[in-house]
Amino acid sequence: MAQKNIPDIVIGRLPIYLRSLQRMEDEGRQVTSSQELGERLGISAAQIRKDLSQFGEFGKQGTGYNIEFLSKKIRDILNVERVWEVALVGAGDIGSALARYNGFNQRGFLIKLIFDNDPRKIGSRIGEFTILDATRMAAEIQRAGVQVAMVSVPAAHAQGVADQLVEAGIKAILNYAPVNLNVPAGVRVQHIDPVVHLQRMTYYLD
Amino acid sequence: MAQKNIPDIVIGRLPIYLRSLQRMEDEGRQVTSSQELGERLGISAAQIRKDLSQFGEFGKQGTGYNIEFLSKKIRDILNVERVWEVALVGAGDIGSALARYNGFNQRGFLIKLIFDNDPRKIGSRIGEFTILDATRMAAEIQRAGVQVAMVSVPAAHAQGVADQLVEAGIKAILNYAPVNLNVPAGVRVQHIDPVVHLQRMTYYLD
DNA sequence: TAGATTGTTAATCGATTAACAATC
DNA sequence: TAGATTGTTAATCGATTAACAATC
Repeated sequence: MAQKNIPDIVIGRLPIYLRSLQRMEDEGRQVTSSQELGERLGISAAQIRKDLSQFGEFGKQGTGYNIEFLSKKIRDILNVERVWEVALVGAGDIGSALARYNGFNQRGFLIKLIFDNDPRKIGSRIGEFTILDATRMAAEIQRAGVQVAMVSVPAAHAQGVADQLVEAGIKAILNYAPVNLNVPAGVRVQHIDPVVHLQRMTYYLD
Repeated sequence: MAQKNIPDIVIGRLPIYLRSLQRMEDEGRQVTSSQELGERLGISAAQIRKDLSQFGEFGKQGTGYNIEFLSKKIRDILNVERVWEVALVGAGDIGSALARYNGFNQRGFLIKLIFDNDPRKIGSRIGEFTILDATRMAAEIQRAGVQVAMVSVPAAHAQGVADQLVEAGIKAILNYAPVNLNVPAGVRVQHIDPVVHLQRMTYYLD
């Protein structure tokens, strides 16, 4: 559903809107407004309406947005009205926590393959999955047709792993290694480095 | 060192620059340029120079930037030339992984207190730390004078925990719960939700 | 109807980039 | 010196906000 040229910064806000809408649904709410959503999220009402208007007209003057309807629309836009299978590379502390995290299944991401290069880990299990030998990574990913990967290997190995993933056809990488990954155009990367987030806040502290 | 009014978006890039510089140091490099740094990070050289110029003149025409010197300057700016003690709330899978993650100590963040509200966990240990009773959270945080916290509790409890943390004097919260936190002005919040990052990428996939 | 809220336009605001003199 | 790269200015580009007609 990637129509016109929507700014990436708008795409980046949609999952935030979605998460908040789903929470409202859980609370049993039926209707919300750009103002209420904005207050919850610390975003201006005008911005929310502008963002949504890029994709269509989802609200009703005078009443606002039907939560279930808008939620569904945003899931359509984001392409998450389906299950995405995910490959996880690196079964250390972070990788293991990711493998056990229920939030992925609940929200449409299914970890399908887990790799590590440590002989002591290969063959052992995390939950229902057997840790596979990283040397078989490209082959297994291609065979399964997985497009999304998470990387939780040491920084020194991350770029090499990313190169292999790209080679194997991965199109989206969520990188937990504290290093910038360079990938070709057409492959998306998102970085999660808690220290970067912390350092961004300490600037304001004394 | 929070001088003029530096845009927060600039502050947000500094930890990225710093991480890359520290990697170059590890590689034994002495000097870099805005161009090289930009290529590594996918940021324009002009932007990097502009960002840095907000804080002073750190380079030399014709040669570029001394890596060790610039690295030190950025750490000064970000206020990370010191160790920040951190309180961790929630000792589930994510919290436990965070508690064991070495990257924090290595980069100046020391987890000092760990809390949970599960009687089966209270008193048990993660590494060198004993999990404390969450009912003592405010008191212990105040006593220790900790200003930074990480929250890895279920979504339903996160806002309540945040309120208590603010009450206890916490000024910066790194939130792993998949919910937006509302805090008063003067308290900083950063959110890490892997699903949000994944959903931001699936928009571009088919 | 009166009140509320949308979708959209135009104005404002802020961030990025291009270009270049200064100079190492 | 010639070549390279900074710091900075001005121009461009893009994002946010304010305002309001439309209408539920």
